[in-house]
Amino acid sequence: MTMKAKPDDCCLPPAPARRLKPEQELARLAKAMGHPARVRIVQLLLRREGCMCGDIVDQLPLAQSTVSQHLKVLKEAGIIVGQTEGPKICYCVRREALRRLEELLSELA
Amino acid sequence: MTMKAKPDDCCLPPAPARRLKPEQELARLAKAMGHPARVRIVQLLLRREGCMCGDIVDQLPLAQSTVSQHLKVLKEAGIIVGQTEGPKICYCVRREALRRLEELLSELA
DNA sequence: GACGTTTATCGTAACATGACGATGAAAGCC
DNA sequence: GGCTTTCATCGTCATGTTACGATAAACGTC
Repeated sequence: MTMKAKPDDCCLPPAPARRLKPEQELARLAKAMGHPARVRIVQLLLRREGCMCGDIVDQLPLAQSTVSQHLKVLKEAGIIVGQTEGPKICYCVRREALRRLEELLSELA
Repeated sequence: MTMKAKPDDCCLPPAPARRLKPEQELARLAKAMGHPARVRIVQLLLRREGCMCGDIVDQLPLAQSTVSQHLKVLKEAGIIVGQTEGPKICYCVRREALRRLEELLSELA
């Protein structure tokens, strides 16, 4: 039913995605940023205008379930991580992931 | 095959400049780069390993019609432009579009 | 005009995405 | 225990994406 162990650390592991060829890594990151709502979410999190799902829902014209799905996409791409804080979850951006995307783009040529 | 490889002035026309909000512009560019095949295409074009659709088809495990569709996506996002050269079309990357994407990413924070 | 070359488009099928409301699960508080 | 808050997940529907083969369009050459 419930999760067995829960290491109470937040910003450890990037994502399940590892050891990808550069073009796959780039595509994966770019795809996650390839929706306006997700770009807005990343913006909001970076600007620290709240970090919970509910905060984001308040600032986007989307249902809570939809926002949650977008958060999942960003999480699976390693762009954000979520730290459980009681009943709520504080999301934050892994700036290194964004920098990695920039790096991959600049290395393209 | 022919490999004329003379794309010295194939990057003339600017893209369909659109007035998008930054998050939309970012999402649009990122989405276009959000597929491994399209990343490979951009790589190939940047490295000047041929510039025609046929050249790309030879280097990807995809049908010609599929490659053509990917080229269309990249073109509509303003990432590449195609210059007609007789019966063939020489595609090349608008490096400014990639730089723009980098810029938008770095401005996110 | 007929031919070969190159690319785009059409039609189609399988699958993925984005959106919603409703429900479920986890944590803290009374 | 019961309640509230917060978020994830489920079911569903509409739409978009990706892939293919087949066909059409544009161009230069003969």
